[in-house]
Amino acid sequence: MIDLKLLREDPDAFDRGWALRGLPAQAAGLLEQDVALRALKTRLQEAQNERNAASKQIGKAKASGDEAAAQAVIERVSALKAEIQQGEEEERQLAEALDLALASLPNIPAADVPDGADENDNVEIGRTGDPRNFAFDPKEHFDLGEDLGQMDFETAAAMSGSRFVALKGQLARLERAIAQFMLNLHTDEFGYEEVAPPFLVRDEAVFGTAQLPKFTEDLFRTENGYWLIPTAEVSLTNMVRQAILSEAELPLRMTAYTPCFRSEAGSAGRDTRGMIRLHQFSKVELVSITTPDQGEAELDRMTECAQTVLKRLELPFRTMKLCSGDMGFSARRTYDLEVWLPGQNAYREISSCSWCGDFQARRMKARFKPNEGKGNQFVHTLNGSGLAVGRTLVAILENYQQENGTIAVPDVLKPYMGGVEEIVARG
RNA sequence: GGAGGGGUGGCCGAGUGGUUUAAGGCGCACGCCUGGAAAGCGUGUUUACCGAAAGGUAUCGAGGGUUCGAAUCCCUUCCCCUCCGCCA
Repeated sequence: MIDLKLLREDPDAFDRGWALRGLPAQAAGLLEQDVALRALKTRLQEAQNERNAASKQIGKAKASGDEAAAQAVIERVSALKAEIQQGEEEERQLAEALDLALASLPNIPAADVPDGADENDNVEIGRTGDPRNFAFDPKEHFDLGEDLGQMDFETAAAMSGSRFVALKGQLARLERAIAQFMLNLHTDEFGYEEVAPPFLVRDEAVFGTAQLPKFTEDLFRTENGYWLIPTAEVSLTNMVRQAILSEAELPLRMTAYTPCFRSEAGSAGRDTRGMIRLHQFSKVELVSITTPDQGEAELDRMTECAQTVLKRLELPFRTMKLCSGDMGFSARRTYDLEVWLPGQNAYREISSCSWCGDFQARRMKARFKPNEGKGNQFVHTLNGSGLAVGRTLVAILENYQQENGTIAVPDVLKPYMGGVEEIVARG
Protein backbone atom coordinates (compact mmCIF):
# COMPACT_ATOMS: atom_id res chain seq x y z
CA MET A 1 0.00 0.00 0.00
CA ILE A 2 1.37 3.35 -0.94
CA ASP A 3 1.38 6.29 1.44
CA LEU A 4 -1.37 8.75 0.63
CA LYS A 5 0.52 11.54 2.37
CA LEU A 6 3.53 11.04 0.15
CA LEU A 7 1.25 10.89 -2.86
CA ARG A 8 -0.13 14.31 -1.97
CA GLU A 9 3.37 15.73 -1.67
CA ASP A 10 4.76 14.43 -4.93
CA PRO A 11 2.15 12.89 -7.23
CA ASP A 12 4.44 13.02 -10.26
CA ALA A 13 6.98 10.73 -8.61
CA PHE A 14 4.30 8.10 -8.17
CA ASP A 15 3.06 8.43 -11.72
CA ARG A 16 6.61 8.01 -12.96
CA GLY A 17 6.94 4.88 -10.83
CA TRP A 18 3.72 3.39 -12.13
CA ALA A 19 4.67 4.28 -15.68
CA LEU A 20 7.79 2.13 -15.21
CA ARG A 21 5.45 -0.77 -14.52
CA GLY A 22 3.41 0.00 -17.59
CA LEU A 23 0.49 1.60 -15.78
CA PRO A 24 -1.29 4.80 -16.79
CA ALA A 25 -1.08 7.89 -14.57
CA GLN A 26 -3.12 7.42 -11.40
CA ALA A 27 -2.18 10.25 -9.09
CA ALA A 28 -4.59 12.90 -10.32
CA GLY A 29 -7.56 10.57 -10.02
CA LEU A 30 -6.55 9.40 -6.56
CA LEU A 31 -5.98 12.93 -5.32
CA GLU A 32 -9.34 13.97 -6.69
CA GLN A 33 -10.97 11.22 -4.64
CA ASP A 34 -8.89 12.20 -1.65
CA VAL A 35 -9.90 15.84 -1.87
CA ALA A 36 -13.56 14.92 -2.31
CA LEU A 37 -13.42 12.62 0.69
CA ARG A 38 -11.80 15.20 2.93
CA ALA A 39 -14.18 17.93 1.85
CA LEU A 40 -17.06 15.64 2.65
CA LYS A 41 -15.56 14.83 6.04
CA THR A 42 -15.29 18.50 6.83
CA ARG A 43 -18.90 19.15 5.94
CA LEU A 44 -19.95 16.17 7.98
CA GLN A 45 -17.94 17.37 10.95
CA GLU A 46 -19.59 20.74 10.90
CA ALA A 47 -23.01 19.17 10.94
CA GLN A 48 -22.00 16.81 13.73
CA ASN A 49 -20.58 19.66 15.74
CA GLU A 50 -23.88 21.49 15.49
CA ARG A 51 -25.82 18.39 16.45
CA ASN A 52 -23.63 17.73 19.47
CA ALA A 53 -23.95 21.28 20.73
CA ALA A 54 -27.72 21.14 20.36
CA SER A 55 -27.93 17.77 22.08
CA LYS A 56 -26.13 19.18 25.05
CA GLN A 57 -28.64 22.00 25.24
CA ILE A 58 -31.38 19.41 25.30
CA GLY A 59 -29.73 17.69 28.22
CA LYS A 60 -29.44 20.96 30.10
CA ALA A 61 -32.97 22.04 29.31
CA LYS A 62 -34.36 18.72 30.48
CA ALA A 63 -32.29 18.86 33.64
CA SER A 64 -33.72 22.27 34.44
CA GLY A 65 -37.24 21.08 33.64
CA ASP A 66 -37.76 23.36 30.65
CA GLU A 67 -39.58 20.89 28.40
CA ALA A 68 -40.69 23.50 25.90
CA ALA A 69 -37.16 24.71 25.26
CA ALA A 70 -35.97 21.13 24.93
CA GLN A 71 -38.67 20.34 22.41
CA ALA A 72 -37.73 23.31 20.26
CA VAL A 73 -34.11 22.21 20.03
CA ILE A 74 -35.12 18.61 19.36
CA GLU A 75 -36.94 19.69 16.26
CA ARG A 76 -33.96 21.62 14.99
CA VAL A 77 -31.65 18.67 15.58
CA SER A 78 -33.86 16.18 13.78
CA ALA A 79 -33.34 18.15 10.61
CA LEU A 80 -29.60 17.64 10.89
CA LYS A 81 -30.05 13.92 11.30
CA ALA A 82 -30.93 13.11 7.71
CA GLU A 83 -28.11 15.22 6.45
CA ILE A 84 -25.58 13.48 8.67
CA GLN A 85 -26.80 10.03 7.78
CA GLN A 86 -26.58 10.69 4.09
CA GLY A 87 -23.13 12.18 4.52
CA GLU A 88 -21.92 9.13 6.43
CA GLU A 89 -23.10 6.78 3.75
CA GLU A 90 -21.43 8.87 1.09
CA GLU A 91 -18.23 8.99 3.13
CA ARG A 92 -18.19 5.23 3.53
CA GLN A 93 -18.52 4.69 -0.21
CA LEU A 94 -15.84 7.22 -1.09
CA ALA A 95 -13.42 5.81 1.48
CA GLU A 96 -14.05 2.28 0.27
CA ALA A 97 -13.43 3.21 -3.33
CA LEU A 98 -10.24 5.06 -2.47
CA ASP A 99 -8.97 2.21 -0.30
CA LEU A 100 -9.59 -0.33 -3.02
CA ALA A 101 -7.84 1.85 -5.57
CA LEU A 102 -4.83 2.29 -3.30
CA ALA A 103 -4.70 -1.40 -2.43
CA SER A 104 -4.72 -2.32 -6.10
CA LEU A 105 -1.65 -0.29 -7.04
CA PRO A 106 1.84 -1.79 -6.97
CA ASN A 107 4.87 -0.49 -5.15
CA ILE A 108 7.13 2.12 -6.72
CA PRO A 109 10.42 0.73 -8.09
CA ALA A 110 13.62 1.97 -6.46
CA ALA A 111 15.59 4.57 -8.43
CA ASP A 112 18.22 2.14 -9.69
CA VAL A 113 15.77 -0.45 -11.02
CA PRO A 114 16.24 -0.78 -14.77
CA ASP A 115 13.34 0.33 -16.91
CA GLY A 116 11.88 -2.53 -18.88
CA ALA A 117 8.78 -4.37 -19.97
CA ASP A 118 9.42 -8.01 -19.17
CA GLU A 119 12.04 -10.59 -18.28
CA ASN A 120 13.99 -9.85 -21.44
CA ASP A 121 14.93 -6.48 -19.97
CA ASN A 122 16.35 -7.87 -16.74
CA VAL A 123 20.00 -7.04 -16.21
CA GLU A 124 22.58 -9.69 -15.49
CA ILE A 125 24.89 -8.51 -12.73
CA GLY A 126 27.09 -11.52 -12.23
CA ARG A 127 27.83 -15.19 -12.93
CA THR A 128 29.13 -17.67 -10.44
CA GLY A 129 30.52 -21.10 -11.28
CA ASP A 130 31.18 -22.51 -14.73
CA PRO A 131 28.75 -24.84 -16.45
CA ARG A 132 30.27 -28.28 -16.64
CA ASN A 133 31.46 -29.68 -19.95
CA PHE A 134 29.58 -32.84 -20.71
CA ALA A 135 31.16 -35.63 -22.71
CA PHE A 136 27.65 -36.78 -23.55
CA ASP A 137 24.28 -35.17 -24.20
CA PRO A 138 22.93 -34.09 -20.83
CA LYS A 139 19.34 -35.15 -20.24
CA GLU A 140 16.51 -33.17 -18.77
CA HIS A 141 15.58 -33.88 -15.18
CA PHE A 142 12.29 -35.62 -15.91
CA ASP A 143 13.96 -38.17 -18.16
CA LEU A 144 16.59 -38.78 -15.53
CA GLY A 145 14.07 -39.05 -12.75
CA GLU A 146 11.73 -41.34 -14.63
CA ASP A 147 14.59 -43.56 -15.77
CA LEU A 148 15.63 -43.86 -12.14
CA GLY A 149 12.10 -45.00 -11.40
CA GLN A 150 11.76 -42.42 -8.63
CA MET A 151 9.95 -39.53 -10.26
CA ASP A 152 6.39 -40.47 -11.06
CA PHE A 153 4.25 -38.00 -12.96
CA GLU A 154 1.71 -40.55 -14.16
CA THR A 155 0.71 -41.79 -10.75
CA ALA A 156 0.53 -38.25 -9.42
CA ALA A 157 -1.63 -37.22 -12.37
CA ALA A 158 -3.96 -40.14 -11.76
CA MET A 159 -4.85 -38.86 -8.30
CA SER A 160 -4.31 -35.12 -8.74
CA GLY A 161 -4.08 -34.22 -12.41
CA SER A 162 -1.33 -32.46 -14.28
CA ARG A 163 1.38 -30.38 -12.61
CA PHE A 164 1.87 -32.79 -9.74
CA VAL A 165 4.63 -35.26 -9.07
CA ALA A 166 5.38 -38.07 -6.67
CA LEU A 167 9.00 -38.57 -5.71
CA LYS A 168 10.06 -41.94 -4.40
CA GLY A 169 12.99 -43.60 -2.78
CA GLN A 170 16.25 -41.73 -2.90
CA LEU A 171 14.82 -38.81 -4.84
CA ALA A 172 12.25 -38.28 -2.11
CA ARG A 173 15.08 -38.45 0.37
CA LEU A 174 17.14 -36.07 -1.75
CA GLU A 175 14.38 -33.50 -1.58
CA ARG A 176 14.34 -33.81 2.20
CA ALA A 177 18.14 -33.60 2.31
CA ILE A 178 18.12 -30.40 0.25
CA ALA A 179 15.62 -28.77 2.58
CA GLN A 180 17.52 -29.86 5.68
CA PHE A 181 20.77 -28.53 4.31
CA MET A 182 19.22 -25.17 3.47
CA LEU A 183 17.49 -24.78 6.81
CA ASN A 184 20.63 -25.65 8.73
CA LEU A 185 22.67 -23.18 6.71
CA HIS A 186 20.27 -20.30 7.22
CA THR A 187 19.71 -20.95 10.91
CA ASP A 188 23.21 -21.98 11.99
CA GLU A 189 25.29 -19.66 9.85
CA PHE A 190 23.07 -16.73 8.91
CA GLY A 191 21.03 -16.21 12.05
CA TYR A 192 17.56 -16.90 10.70
CA GLU A 193 15.07 -18.31 13.14
CA GLU A 194 13.32 -21.43 11.97
CA VAL A 195 9.54 -21.20 11.94
CA ALA A 196 7.00 -23.90 11.19
CA PRO A 197 4.07 -21.72 10.17
CA PRO A 198 0.48 -22.31 9.05
CA PHE A 199 -0.06 -23.28 5.43
CA LEU A 200 -3.67 -22.11 5.43
CA VAL A 201 -4.30 -18.45 6.09
CA ARG A 202 -7.11 -15.94 6.16
CA ASP A 203 -7.93 -13.05 3.87
CA GLU A 204 -6.13 -10.49 6.04
CA ALA A 205 -2.85 -12.34 5.83
CA VAL A 206 -3.00 -12.57 2.05
CA PHE A 207 -4.01 -8.94 1.86
CA GLY A 208 -1.03 -8.04 4.05
CA THR A 209 1.50 -9.44 1.63
CA ALA A 210 -0.61 -8.09 -1.28
CA GLN A 211 -1.66 -11.23 -3.13
CA LEU A 212 -5.10 -9.85 -2.34
CA PRO A 213 -7.08 -8.11 -3.69
CA LYS A 214 -5.58 -8.40 -7.18
CA PHE A 215 -4.22 -11.92 -7.55
CA THR A 216 -6.92 -14.24 -6.29
CA GLU A 217 -6.85 -16.27 -9.50
CA ASP A 218 -3.31 -17.44 -8.71
CA LEU A 219 -4.31 -18.92 -5.37
CA PHE A 220 -6.10 -22.00 -4.13
CA ARG A 221 -8.90 -21.51 -1.65
CA THR A 222 -10.66 -23.95 0.62
CA GLU A 223 -14.43 -24.11 0.66
CA ASN A 224 -14.59 -22.49 4.06
CA GLY A 225 -12.49 -19.56 2.98
CA TYR A 226 -8.90 -20.34 3.82
CA TRP A 227 -6.17 -19.61 1.30
CA LEU A 228 -3.39 -22.11 0.69
CA ILE A 229 -0.14 -20.21 0.90
CA PRO A 230 1.51 -19.66 -2.49
CA THR A 231 4.78 -19.06 -0.62
CA ALA A 232 5.86 -18.98 3.01
CA GLU A 233 6.44 -15.28 2.49
CA VAL A 234 2.78 -14.94 3.41
CA SER A 235 3.04 -16.85 6.69
CA LEU A 236 6.41 -15.49 7.75
CA THR A 237 5.76 -11.85 6.94
CA ASN A 238 2.43 -12.01 8.75
CA MET A 239 4.23 -13.13 11.89
CA VAL A 240 4.59 -9.41 12.61
CA ARG A 241 1.13 -8.40 11.47
CA GLN A 242 -0.29 -5.68 13.77
CA ALA A 243 2.83 -5.86 15.91
CA ILE A 244 4.66 -2.98 17.52
CA LEU A 245 8.24 -4.20 17.76
CA SER A 246 11.04 -2.51 19.63
CA GLU A 247 13.94 -1.28 17.55
CA ALA A 248 16.28 -3.40 19.65
CA GLU A 249 14.77 -6.65 18.36
CA LEU A 250 15.26 -5.71 14.71
CA PRO A 251 16.23 -7.05 12.31
CA LEU A 252 14.06 -10.12 12.66
CA ARG A 253 15.13 -12.95 10.39
CA MET A 254 12.89 -15.98 9.85
CA THR A 255 13.10 -19.04 7.67
CA ALA A 256 10.61 -21.80 6.97
CA TYR A 257 10.39 -24.94 4.90
CA THR A 258 6.87 -25.20 3.55
CA PRO A 259 4.86 -26.44 0.64
CA CYS A 260 3.65 -23.74 -1.75
CA PHE A 261 0.42 -23.97 -3.69
CA ARG A 262 -0.18 -22.09 -6.93
CA SER A 263 -2.99 -22.41 -9.42
CA GLU A 264 -0.70 -21.37 -12.28
CA ALA A 265 -3.64 -19.75 -13.98
CA GLY A 266 -2.45 -18.15 -17.17
CA SER A 267 0.62 -20.32 -17.57
CA ALA A 268 -1.08 -23.05 -19.54
CA GLY A 269 1.38 -24.62 -21.95
CA ARG A 270 4.47 -23.34 -20.16
CA ASP A 271 6.84 -25.89 -18.61
CA THR A 272 4.24 -28.57 -18.91
CA ARG A 273 6.77 -31.38 -18.54
CA GLY A 274 8.71 -32.01 -15.44
CA MET A 275 9.02 -30.39 -12.07
CA ILE A 276 9.71 -26.80 -13.07
CA ARG A 277 6.15 -25.57 -12.68
CA LEU A 278 3.84 -27.48 -10.36
CA HIS A 279 0.69 -26.71 -8.42
CA GLN A 280 2.53 -27.84 -5.29
CA PHE A 281 6.20 -27.48 -4.56
CA SER A 282 8.31 -26.94 -1.52
CA LYS A 283 10.54 -24.05 -0.75
CA VAL A 284 12.77 -22.76 2.00
CA GLU A 285 11.83 -19.14 2.44
CA LEU A 286 13.71 -16.25 4.01
CA VAL A 287 11.96 -13.22 5.48
CA SER A 288 13.56 -10.22 7.17
CA ILE A 289 11.89 -7.45 9.12
CA THR A 290 14.06 -4.35 9.46
CA THR A 291 14.09 -0.67 10.25
CA PRO A 292 13.77 1.58 7.18
CA ASP A 293 17.46 2.45 7.12
CA GLN A 294 18.50 -1.21 7.13
CA GLY A 295 16.17 -2.40 4.39
CA GLU A 296 18.37 -2.01 1.36
CA ALA A 297 21.48 -3.49 2.95
CA GLU A 298 19.39 -6.42 4.14
CA LEU A 299 18.45 -7.21 0.54
CA ASP A 300 22.12 -7.62 -0.35
CA ARG A 301 22.66 -9.79 2.71
CA MET A 302 19.63 -11.95 1.95
CA THR A 303 20.65 -12.37 -1.67
CA GLU A 304 24.07 -13.53 -0.52
CA CYS A 305 22.44 -16.06 1.80
CA ALA A 306 20.55 -17.50 -1.16
CA GLN A 307 23.66 -17.43 -3.35
CA THR A 308 25.59 -19.32 -0.70
CA VAL A 309 23.21 -22.25 -1.05
CA LEU A 310 24.02 -22.55 -4.73
CA LYS A 311 27.73 -22.07 -4.13
CA ARG A 312 27.84 -24.81 -1.52
CA LEU A 313 25.95 -27.10 -3.87
CA GLU A 314 28.41 -26.11 -6.59
CA LEU A 315 25.66 -25.23 -8.99
CA PRO A 316 26.47 -22.55 -11.60
CA PHE A 317 24.14 -19.57 -11.55
CA ARG A 318 23.76 -16.00 -12.59
CA THR A 319 22.31 -13.09 -10.66
CA MET A 320 19.76 -10.86 -12.33
CA LYS A 321 18.46 -7.49 -11.32
CA LEU A 322 14.84 -7.44 -12.35
CA CYS A 323 13.56 -4.63 -14.51
CA SER A 324 10.54 -2.59 -13.49
CA GLY A 325 8.13 -4.56 -15.65
CA ASP A 326 9.13 -7.96 -14.28
CA MET A 327 9.10 -7.17 -10.56
CA GLY A 328 6.41 -8.42 -8.26
CA PHE A 329 3.63 -6.17 -7.02
CA SER A 330 5.15 -5.42 -3.60
CA ALA A 331 8.78 -5.05 -4.54
CA ARG A 332 10.93 -1.98 -4.72
CA ARG A 333 13.94 -3.95 -5.93
CA THR A 334 14.35 -7.64 -6.76
CA TYR A 335 17.30 -9.90 -7.49
CA ASP A 336 16.65 -13.25 -9.13
CA LEU A 337 19.09 -16.12 -9.03
CA GLU A 338 18.99 -18.31 -12.10
CA VAL A 339 20.57 -21.74 -11.95
CA TRP A 340 22.15 -23.39 -14.94
CA LEU A 341 20.20 -26.37 -16.26
CA PRO A 342 22.35 -28.28 -18.76
CA GLY A 343 19.43 -30.45 -19.88
CA GLN A 344 17.51 -27.34 -20.90
CA ASN A 345 20.68 -25.50 -21.87
CA ALA A 346 19.33 -22.46 -20.05
CA TYR A 347 19.43 -20.50 -16.84
CA ARG A 348 16.18 -20.84 -14.87
CA GLU A 349 14.91 -18.92 -11.88
CA ILE A 350 15.54 -20.67 -8.57
CA SER A 351 15.37 -17.74 -6.15
CA SER A 352 13.85 -14.29 -6.01
CA CYS A 353 14.82 -11.84 -3.30
CA SER A 354 12.83 -8.65 -2.84
CA TRP A 355 12.96 -5.54 -0.76
CA CYS A 356 9.40 -4.25 -0.24
CA GLY A 357 10.09 -1.11 1.78
CA ASP A 358 7.08 -0.35 3.98
CA PHE A 359 4.59 -1.42 1.31
CA GLN A 360 3.53 -4.62 3.05
CA ALA A 361 4.08 -3.24 6.55
CA ARG A 362 1.55 -0.52 5.88
CA ARG A 363 -1.01 -3.12 4.85
CA MET A 364 -0.26 -5.29 7.87
CA LYS A 365 0.17 -2.42 10.32
CA ALA A 366 3.55 -3.82 11.29
CA ARG A 367 5.43 -1.13 13.17
CA PHE A 368 8.34 -0.57 15.49
CA LYS A 369 9.09 1.91 18.22
CA PRO A 370 12.30 3.78 17.42
CA ASN A 371 15.00 4.20 20.06
CA GLU A 372 15.19 7.90 19.34
CA GLY A 373 12.28 10.16 18.64
CA LYS A 374 8.64 9.49 19.11
CA GLY A 375 5.91 7.76 17.24
CA ASN A 376 5.81 4.29 15.77
CA GLN A 377 7.11 3.74 12.27
CA PHE A 378 6.39 1.07 9.71
CA VAL A 379 9.04 -1.63 9.37
CA HIS A 380 10.55 -2.73 6.10
CA THR A 381 9.89 -6.26 4.90
CA LEU A 382 12.01 -8.46 2.66
CA ASN A 383 11.50 -11.93 1.34
CA GLY A 384 13.54 -14.34 -0.69
CA SER A 385 13.72 -17.96 -1.66
CA GLY A 386 16.57 -19.74 -0.09
CA LEU A 387 15.86 -21.75 -2.31
CA ALA A 388 13.02 -23.38 -4.20
CA VAL A 389 13.57 -26.97 -3.18
CA GLY A 390 11.93 -28.64 -6.18
CA ARG A 391 13.93 -26.65 -8.67
CA THR A 392 17.09 -27.28 -6.68
CA LEU A 393 16.44 -30.98 -7.04
CA VAL A 394 15.98 -30.45 -10.77
CA ALA A 395 19.27 -28.57 -10.94
CA ILE A 396 21.12 -31.26 -9.03
CA LEU A 397 19.80 -34.00 -11.29
CA GLU A 398 20.80 -32.16 -14.43
CA ASN A 399 24.17 -30.88 -13.24
CA TYR A 400 25.27 -34.00 -11.39
CA GLN A 401 24.06 -36.57 -13.92
CA GLN A 402 26.47 -39.16 -15.19
CA GLU A 403 26.55 -40.83 -18.53
CA ASN A 404 24.92 -44.02 -17.21
CA GLY A 405 21.99 -42.06 -15.85
CA THR A 406 22.98 -42.10 -12.18
CA ILE A 407 23.24 -38.97 -10.10
CA ALA A 408 26.25 -38.08 -7.96
CA VAL A 409 25.20 -36.66 -4.60
CA PRO A 410 26.71 -33.18 -3.97
CA ASP A 411 29.28 -33.27 -1.17
CA VAL A 412 27.35 -31.00 1.18
CA LEU A 413 24.27 -33.23 0.95
CA LYS A 414 26.03 -36.49 1.70
CA PRO A 415 25.61 -36.15 5.48
CA TYR A 416 21.87 -35.94 4.90
CA MET A 417 21.69 -38.93 2.56
CA GLY A 418 22.54 -41.66 5.04
CA GLY A 419 25.73 -42.69 3.31
CA VAL A 420 24.32 -42.69 -0.20
CA GLU A 421 26.85 -41.13 -2.60
CA GLU A 422 25.11 -41.88 -5.82
CA ILE A 423 21.47 -42.15 -6.74
CA VAL A 424 20.85 -45.20 -8.88
CA ALA A 425 17.87 -46.86 -10.49
CA ARG A 426 15.71 -48.88 -8.16
CA GLY A 427 16.39 -52.57 -8.37
C1' G B 1 -20.60 -30.64 16.47
C1' G B 2 -22.93 -28.85 21.63
C1' A B 3 -22.90 -25.04 25.65
C1' G B 4 -21.11 -20.63 27.53
C1' G B 5 -17.81 -16.00 28.09
C1' G B 6 -15.58 -12.04 25.61
C1' G B 7 -13.52 -8.07 21.80
C1' U B 8 -12.42 -0.56 25.03
C1' G B 9 -6.18 3.59 23.79
C1' G B 10 1.20 1.21 23.60
C1' C B 11 -0.57 -2.52 27.58
C1' C B 12 -4.06 -3.88 31.69
C1' G B 13 -8.79 -2.53 32.93
C1' A B 14 -13.61 0.40 34.62
C1' G B 15 -17.74 1.88 32.28
C1' U B 16 -25.81 -1.04 30.78
C1' G B 17 -28.69 6.16 27.22
C1' G B 18 -26.95 12.56 28.51
C1' U B 19 -25.52 17.46 31.59
C1' U B 20 -16.81 19.88 29.33
C1' U B 21 -12.77 15.89 27.37
C1' A B 22 -13.64 6.99 27.88
C1' A B 23 -12.41 6.43 35.25
C1' G B 24 -8.10 4.24 37.21
C1' G B 25 -3.49 1.74 36.78
C1' C B 26 1.06 0.22 34.12
C1' G B 27 4.53 1.61 30.56
C1' C B 28 6.73 5.67 27.98
C1' A B 29 8.27 11.12 27.36
C1' C B 30 9.27 15.78 29.56
C1' G B 31 9.65 18.82 33.97
C1' C B 32 10.24 19.70 39.40
C1' C B 33 12.96 17.80 43.47
C1' U B 34 18.41 15.68 44.29
C1' G B 35 25.53 16.17 44.73
C1' G B 36 23.71 12.09 41.44
C1' A B 37 19.92 8.50 41.31
C1' A B 38 15.56 6.03 43.24
C1' A B 39 11.12 7.37 45.43
C1' G B 40 7.75 11.34 45.32
C1' C B 41 5.14 15.32 42.75
C1' G B 42 3.45 17.67 38.14
C1' U B 43 2.42 17.63 32.82
C1' G B 44 1.81 14.91 28.48
C1' U B 45 0.91 10.20 25.85
C1' U B 46 -4.48 6.30 19.75
C1' U B 47 -5.13 7.41 14.85
C1' A B 48 -7.37 10.17 10.83
C1' C B 49 -9.44 14.66 9.03
C1' C B 50 -10.50 20.36 9.22
C1' G B 51 -7.85 24.71 11.29
C1' A B 52 -2.37 29.74 11.27
C1' A B 53 -3.68 28.69 16.23
C1' A B 54 -7.19 28.03 19.95
C1' G B 55 -9.99 24.33 19.02
C1' G B 56 -13.35 20.98 16.45
C1' U B 57 -15.14 16.03 14.30
C1' A B 58 -14.86 10.92 14.04
C1' U B 59 -12.74 6.49 16.29
C1' C B 60 -14.64 1.42 22.17
C1' G B 61 -13.79 -5.62 16.33
C1' A B 62 -16.94 -4.53 11.60
C1' G B 63 -21.72 -3.22 9.34
C1' G B 64 -26.81 -1.86 9.97
C1' G B 65 -30.89 -0.11 13.36
C1' U B 66 -33.50 2.47 17.61
C1' U B 67 -32.89 7.68 19.72
C1' C B 68 -32.77 14.65 19.86
C1' G B 69 -28.27 11.97 21.78
C1' A B 70 -25.14 5.09 21.80
C1' A B 71 -18.85 2.18 24.22
C1' U B 72 -23.73 1.39 26.64
C1' C B 73 -30.06 -0.90 23.79
C1' C B 74 -31.55 -4.15 19.19
C1' C B 75 -30.09 -6.98 14.58
C1' U B 76 -26.28 -9.08 11.38
C1' U B 77 -21.33 -10.52 10.87
C1' C B 78 -16.06 -11.46 11.92
C1' C B 79 -12.56 -12.78 15.50
C1' C B 80 -10.67 -14.65 20.36
C1' C B 81 -11.25 -17.68 24.77
C1' U B 82 -13.35 -21.65 28.22
C1' C B 83 -15.90 -26.34 29.00
C1' C B 84 -17.97 -30.89 26.68
C1' G B 85 -17.80 -34.33 22.39
C1' C B 86 -14.73 -36.16 18.34
C1' C B 87 -9.75 -36.54 16.70
C1' A B 88 -3.45 -36.73 14.89
